[in-house]
Amino acid sequence: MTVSRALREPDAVSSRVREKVATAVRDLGYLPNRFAGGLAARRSRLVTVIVSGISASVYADALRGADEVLRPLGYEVLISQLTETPEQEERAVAALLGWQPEGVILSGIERTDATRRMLHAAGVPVVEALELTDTPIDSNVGLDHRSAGIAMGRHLADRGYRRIAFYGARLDSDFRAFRRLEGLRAGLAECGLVPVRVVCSEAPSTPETGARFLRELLDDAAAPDAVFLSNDTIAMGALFEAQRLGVAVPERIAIAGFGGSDITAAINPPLTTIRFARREMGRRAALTLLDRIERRAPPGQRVDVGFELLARGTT
Amino acid sequence: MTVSRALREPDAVSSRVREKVATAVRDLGYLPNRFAGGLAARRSRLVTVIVSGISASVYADALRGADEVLRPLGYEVLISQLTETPEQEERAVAALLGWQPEGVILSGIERTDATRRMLHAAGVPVVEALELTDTPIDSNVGLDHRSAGIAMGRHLADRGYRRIAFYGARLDSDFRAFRRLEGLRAGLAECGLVPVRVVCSEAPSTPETGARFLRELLDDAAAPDAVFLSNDTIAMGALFEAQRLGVAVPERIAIAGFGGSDITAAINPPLTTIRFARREMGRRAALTLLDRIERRAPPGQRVDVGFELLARGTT
DNA sequence: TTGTAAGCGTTATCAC
DNA sequence: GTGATAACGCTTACAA
Repeated sequence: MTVSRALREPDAVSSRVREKVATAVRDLGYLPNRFAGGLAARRSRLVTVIVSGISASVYADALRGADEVLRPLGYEVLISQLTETPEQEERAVAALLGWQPEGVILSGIERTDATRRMLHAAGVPVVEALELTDTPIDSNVGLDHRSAGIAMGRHLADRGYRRIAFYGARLDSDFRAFRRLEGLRAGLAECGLVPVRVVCSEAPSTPETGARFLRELLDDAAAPDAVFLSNDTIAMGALFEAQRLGVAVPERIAIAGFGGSDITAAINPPLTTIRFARREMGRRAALTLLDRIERRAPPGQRVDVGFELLARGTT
Repeated sequence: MTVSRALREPDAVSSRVREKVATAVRDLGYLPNRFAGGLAARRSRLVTVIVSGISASVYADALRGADEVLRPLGYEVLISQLTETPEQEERAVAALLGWQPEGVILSGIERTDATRRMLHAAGVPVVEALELTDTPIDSNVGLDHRSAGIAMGRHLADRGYRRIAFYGARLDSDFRAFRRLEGLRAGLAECGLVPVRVVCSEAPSTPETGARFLRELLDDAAAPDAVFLSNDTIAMGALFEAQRLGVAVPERIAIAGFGGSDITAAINPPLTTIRFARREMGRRAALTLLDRIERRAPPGQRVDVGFELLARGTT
């Protein structure tokens, strides 16, 4: 018991004991068993993150932000990736809940009722990140993808484009893209416009898919003069393909993406896109979760991290 | 006890009991406490991964590969990122070892003696991934970065470049880049060449850094005709800057990167780079670790995942 | 096939 | 400031 105290609250023991313990710990290479500690203390110091259907760079940045906040406070971040669908996520939640996490961060807002029930039953604070919703399980940090779509609709209309198309990849798992599409429709509607073509594909989010989209677009009977793609990867794929085909961007066809990765600013012309603070979103998600874990805040927290439309050379 | 059995080895109990348990589990929303289970069974079903100084896409892909292998076998993957230096890694290892992992995957081979000692003392199987070494702690999965550098040196020399430069970003934490530089020197030496300029910067790995490198290069008294950059991000930054400045690539200056991300194939001209199987590397690391955990293999396993030089338009 | 007993390595609690 | 004791929720080992 004295050792346990010396390790966790050194000030509560005499300096003699403190040093004796420190020496023994060093000599023995002692490392506390977190399973025993967690069991006895009834707290895990564990936060689980379940990442579904988002690109590597988004989740890596967001995770980094979350980790920065949580680790210094003694929390460990347990990650489950690879959940492309709400059903896969459900299994991941069931597995991770066994680790008695003190808090859970989930990506997106799309999940099964069973997942919701499990989370409620476990009584764990939950933060749903990446996208705002009116009906969060608990708390919510992200941006309003519909607003982002509206902003893009207005931008394209403002720049004088009239025959606007939407092309999306991986729309079987990127539910947020649908909301941006919805927003695009709303933004265009303000100017009396309607998308001339909407393509929702399940193709992978690769530059090749973007290239294919561009070729389809050029052949399209609707003859679009601008296209909003569901993310930067396919948007860049489309842009580079246009350049290969000698199609002038934005004169012949304007191209816009979503994500705001660094590389979009570096290419020629730089890509018009929508950026949001990924790392900051991770940080805010972690901070909000901590507020909930430590009962400093009631359920229902909502943090809008906003977004920024970067109007650049491709539109 | 019967419940425990019904859950872990359903075949060992009667179907009557099995169903009664299943019903109760459902009704109560029971989830086994992994802390209690781990403590009693003296096994954690946990594998920890410590990621140091690599880009988001590399580690995301590799992690995905590892997760694919481990999760179906009931292992959980606990990740610690954010260790840029061996000292940070040392702290991460100390913290994670408390979770009694059954295996540990580390990125790279650069670490402190204290880290090595802790790992040895813990008696955990260890896989060092990403880079091959002759002195692994336990087992090793990756590629030989020196060979990759040699391949690039030969390639550039073969294509007739004679005034070859190396520019590296983040070389305070990307130790593998040094080995590629070493390889480049060796590869060039075969043809009686020596790099005309070697720049090892601690600047961040961003396209802007690449752009700055290119401008420096053009002003360089050594007048390089080709440059091997330490990764694709800065290589693309350099390429795009060259295009903005109207500098012909590869005629005036050839550009090569390292990494082999998808986007390098999509740009114009496509970037010469070196690709390795990231996801496969993660899978192999996990499989090797499993072999060690389950004592199917002795320490000292070594898996070379190889690499591929993609000779493309920028050289 | 089911159940009993002991103990995993720590921490909460309370007495000294 | 220190230490004894009783959990924590499971699994191993063994008995019935």
